[in-house]
Amino acid sequence: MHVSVDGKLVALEAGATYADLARAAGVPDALAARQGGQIYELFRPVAAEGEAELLRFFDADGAMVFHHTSTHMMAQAVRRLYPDAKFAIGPADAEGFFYDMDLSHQLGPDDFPAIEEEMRRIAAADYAVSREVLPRREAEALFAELGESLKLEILARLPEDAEISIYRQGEFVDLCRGPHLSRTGLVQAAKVLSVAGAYFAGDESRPMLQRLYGTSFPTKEGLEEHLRLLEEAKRRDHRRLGRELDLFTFHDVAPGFAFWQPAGTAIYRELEGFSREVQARYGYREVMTPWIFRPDLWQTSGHWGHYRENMFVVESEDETVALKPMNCPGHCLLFQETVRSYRDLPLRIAEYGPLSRFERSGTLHGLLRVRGFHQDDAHIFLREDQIGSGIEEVLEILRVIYGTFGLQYRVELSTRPEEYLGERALWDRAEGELAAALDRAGLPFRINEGDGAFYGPKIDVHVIDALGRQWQCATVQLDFQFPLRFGLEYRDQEGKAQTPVMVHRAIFGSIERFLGILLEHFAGAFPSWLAPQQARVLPVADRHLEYAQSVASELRALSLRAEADTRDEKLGYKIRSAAADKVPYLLVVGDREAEEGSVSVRARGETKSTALPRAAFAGRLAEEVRARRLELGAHAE
RNA sequence: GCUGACGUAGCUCAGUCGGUAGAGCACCUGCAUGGUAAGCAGGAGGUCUCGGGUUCAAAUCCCGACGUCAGCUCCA
Repeated sequence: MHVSVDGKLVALEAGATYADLARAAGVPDALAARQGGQIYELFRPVAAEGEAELLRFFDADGAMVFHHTSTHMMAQAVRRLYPDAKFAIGPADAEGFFYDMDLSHQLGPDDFPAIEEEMRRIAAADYAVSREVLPRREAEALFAELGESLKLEILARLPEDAEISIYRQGEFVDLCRGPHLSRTGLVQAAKVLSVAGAYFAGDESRPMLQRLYGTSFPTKEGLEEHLRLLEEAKRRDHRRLGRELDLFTFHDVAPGFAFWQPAGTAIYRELEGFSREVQARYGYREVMTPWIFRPDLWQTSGHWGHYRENMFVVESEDETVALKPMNCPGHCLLFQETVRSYRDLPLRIAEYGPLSRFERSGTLHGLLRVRGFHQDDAHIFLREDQIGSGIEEVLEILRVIYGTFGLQYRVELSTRPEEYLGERALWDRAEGELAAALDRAGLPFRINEGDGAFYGPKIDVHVIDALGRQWQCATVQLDFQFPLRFGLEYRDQEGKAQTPVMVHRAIFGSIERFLGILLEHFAGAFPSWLAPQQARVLPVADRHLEYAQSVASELRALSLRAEADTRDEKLGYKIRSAAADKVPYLLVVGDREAEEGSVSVRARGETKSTALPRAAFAGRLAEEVRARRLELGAHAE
């Protein structure tokens, strides 16, 4: 038989395995093979003639197979050390793996070295991995005998006609769909990373299992490189950078609410100002509405029935009131305050006010998940014939704003959830309108079934940061429900009452969260327009203090954020300190500069400096900030 | 909320067997007046998260609360 690999035709004898294929094709580091969309172990016979693909560790699917066997090895190690361990599921992806297990011993970091050591033994033994397909009865008998009660449950949940396969390596046997490596000896470097709780099948009502996380590589060097990347992510953690750069802090007495230091507030206000500027260009008008309302409003909006567990409810003068988690109901009231004409539409109303949402204590996470935050929120009231253009306009704003940060993004369309308001037909139409607008904007999207808001479907946007991680930020929601519930209307050409359609949208999403994401994306080294301090003047000796102050105040007169470092320290110390603060431009001033009225500019990340007349530098920096340039260039010749 | 770990100076952390607390950085003072990533010396700074308990004695052991972290569940 003939199989082609990478366009190369390979002749094989009947009954040959994928290992034979790998040998014949000259791919010694193949881990598994893919053919007809399915992944096979190397020890399995070639399924068909035609094209096949040999998977190696640097293919995402190859790494997944590698990690899958690794997680079995981890389970095998745990079983040897703790014979009472029962296993649930042990999935893998390209990054690593975990295994959910139940055992009487509470695992902790102190136990990891022993588990890793045992995994090394399993690798050294180089067990062959084998696969068997069993009738359901026999599989049940096998796992019953092994006391694997969780495996029995999983078995019982498998569909009637499922093929039931088990894998063995040495004394270890596992119910598993595969695919796997052919030998345990390939896993030369493995690390147990952490342990955390996880519910069996995600069911909160069940006792919690222990989930053991790990990762593995074919070589020690690969593992070390990966551990370095984890360190890098830790170094960029916005909570750490927020503290180091004095941007914001949290306090025990206000969990989920940030204290914004002056430096953090400066960035926050820049983001807000940027949003205002762009939105004003598109005809948005900003409003301010109350942040505490009586329940009547929440009843009308439906929040009382669908969102109450996420709201802060307060007693006040014998009545119950609630803090707003969203602006939409307030904006509906505001719309209603005036008689509206079709000429007023689309009416774009923006608000940056405070929102409060009750989040369960275990879910809080720095700025990325808080209880008190602000959105760059807006509601657009439209005629039905304006839906398409309205959504497209929002997608354009999205492009403008994300483009300014150099952020890539990915789009999802979230459809009707199980708990929803209104009629199905309206939902279907709304979903269709959103999909059509995305198509027209040329944005490919994924459907996220059942993840819409209770009042309408939404477009969710995930930004991709410098480390390739994805974060949900923008949301665009089309809503036919609120206008009906609030009885909103406008007069058409004939003077007849019509119901408008509403679009809920936020581009940053939560400004707090967006700032946290930017902080990690830029690793704290913000472009100059966002930097809390845009330039710092460093006097060489104290006879230059006065000149340094005058340079700084000239910059401040141009609305630039600049300070002089007047501390009684040497220049090297101040340079180092400014580098730690990630200030974009350092302006060194000594005898020479004071005499010529110049500054010696050193840009962040560079060691060379450039002498410039102070007015020239000020003008260039002001222009760079005005244009919101991503790269530092105000010092260039 | 659930499971587990953790909570010591502003920050990062040490503190052995239970015997009343320590380092580096930061801060303040003095000397040094300096030219591109840490000058030298000194000083101040603590209700060891909080509340109970055990003990002659608790940062240390036990219980509870709160917070943080890793996840789960939920979400901007």
